[in-house]
Amino acid sequence: MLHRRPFPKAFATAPEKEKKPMTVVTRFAPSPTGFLHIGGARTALFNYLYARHFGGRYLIRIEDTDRQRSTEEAIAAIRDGLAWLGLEGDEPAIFQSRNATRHAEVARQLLADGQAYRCYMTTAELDAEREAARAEGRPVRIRSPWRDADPSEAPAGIDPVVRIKMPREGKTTIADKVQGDVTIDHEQLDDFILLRGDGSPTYMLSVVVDDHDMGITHVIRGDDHLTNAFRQYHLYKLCGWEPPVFAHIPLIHGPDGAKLSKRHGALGVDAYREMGYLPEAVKNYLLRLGWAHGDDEVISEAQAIDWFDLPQVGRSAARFDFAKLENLNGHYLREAEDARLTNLVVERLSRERTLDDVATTRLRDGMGGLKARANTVAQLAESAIFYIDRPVFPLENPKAAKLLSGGGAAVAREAGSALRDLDRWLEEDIEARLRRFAEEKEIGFGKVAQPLRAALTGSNASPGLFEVMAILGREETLARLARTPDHD
RNA sequence: GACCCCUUCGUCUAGUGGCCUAGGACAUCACCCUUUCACGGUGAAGACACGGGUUCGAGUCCCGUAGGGGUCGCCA
Repeated sequence: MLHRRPFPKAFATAPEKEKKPMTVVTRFAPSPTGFLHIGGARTALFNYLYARHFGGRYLIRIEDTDRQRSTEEAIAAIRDGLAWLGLEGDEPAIFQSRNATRHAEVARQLLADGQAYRCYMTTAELDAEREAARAEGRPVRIRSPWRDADPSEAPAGIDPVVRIKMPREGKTTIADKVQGDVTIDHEQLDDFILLRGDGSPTYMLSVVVDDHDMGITHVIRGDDHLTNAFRQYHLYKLCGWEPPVFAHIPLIHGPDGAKLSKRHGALGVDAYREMGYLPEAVKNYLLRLGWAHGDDEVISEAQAIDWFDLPQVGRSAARFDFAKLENLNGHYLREAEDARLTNLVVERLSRERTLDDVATTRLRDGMGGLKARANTVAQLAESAIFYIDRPVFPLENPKAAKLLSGGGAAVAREAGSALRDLDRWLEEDIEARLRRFAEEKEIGFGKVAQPLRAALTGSNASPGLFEVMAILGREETLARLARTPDHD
């Protein structure tokens, strides 16, 4: 049996004995009608963090009661997304559709108890009712005549839906952990449908029954569900159950301030992965969207678990900002292990070419210099290509091409010759020889370095020259320099 | 339209009546570092939506206005 307590934090430090401490149980409940989008990922994150913070459990429930729109591909996409982010549930995911029988049972019990009724209204009647309400400026709520009608008057030939009897007088206040106290007049509540004409349970019924059966103590979800909370609250009450603590977090908006929806550029987490973002960066970014811990920006998962709580969650929607995500990603990229990054880069570059051992070794050796200059794995892979493929002349990069014009290519070739008799192919020796070369030619070192960079990497920007040469090796370096053609 | 929610620099936010001449981060600009590009460092510019109250004192509390968002399905 689970007991609710008003201040979860109180038992986090409370002695474990006497009274069973309430164990926090949260859930992330996506509907498999599409990919796991970024807003869903944040909801999952918050549920995960909250459960971890209080040493509770975090569960996943797939809301697949809409058999029409739910697909296997979507389920797989959501699983993949959660796995990538490290936000899988503590127990195997529960499929809501499998509990349909149980949901219907609850509805029938409500019917038996007189808390629900069969409604025979036709769609035409429903439409007329709604239209009239809207025209009169009163709340658009269905007032079914069947609520108080004698069941014996039921027309034949119509499969009735089962509606709940919501209170009509008074008001209800929900103490939302994020939104604060929210009060709504019962006039605004309608007798929503529990069971469809075909006897199948609706979402509103299923969530409540499942949340209850799963022992969910805290429902943390997008604030688009705020008004649903009131309907669900009363359903709990009518069932004789204790409602959970609700926390409705603001939605994420796109850069233009509009709701981030599937048709307005909302991307699945797989898209972020493909763009080259690291899961830890995405999580850190999402965490800071609507939540803060003083001036902290870079927050490890351990710190997040330690610090996260609902009262600090802001109440206004935040816009998604790729620039900040990218900056944060750059930070995590620089912190990431070279071996991990090498695997990520190899995976990407392998799509277009075959990499041999020499190539992967160069990538791993050069990763330190490479990752200091990239913000995404995509940029990292792009910038690493020169370690594998020789530049194609004439260079397409105009800035690099310019470095090889006006005698630049000749300088590169000469420098290559000067390097030929080096005893040891080490960074320091290469540097010493090259600096001497510049002195002998009586030109600034930059005049030597830049053409060399262009000849070797095909670009005007790259990791340190000596590092590049050392990793490329004597043979490859000299070969690249010797074949550098003049540009103009 | 009805109801509910929201409103601090361009963006994410700190701020819970005096510590705020409003702080940090990203982005922008300048300079420094430097073989390039990044990183890093220094600095600049940049916000309490508006109007009334309450108070000795308001970004912080109350009311209104404006703007934004959400919900109003036999979808979830």
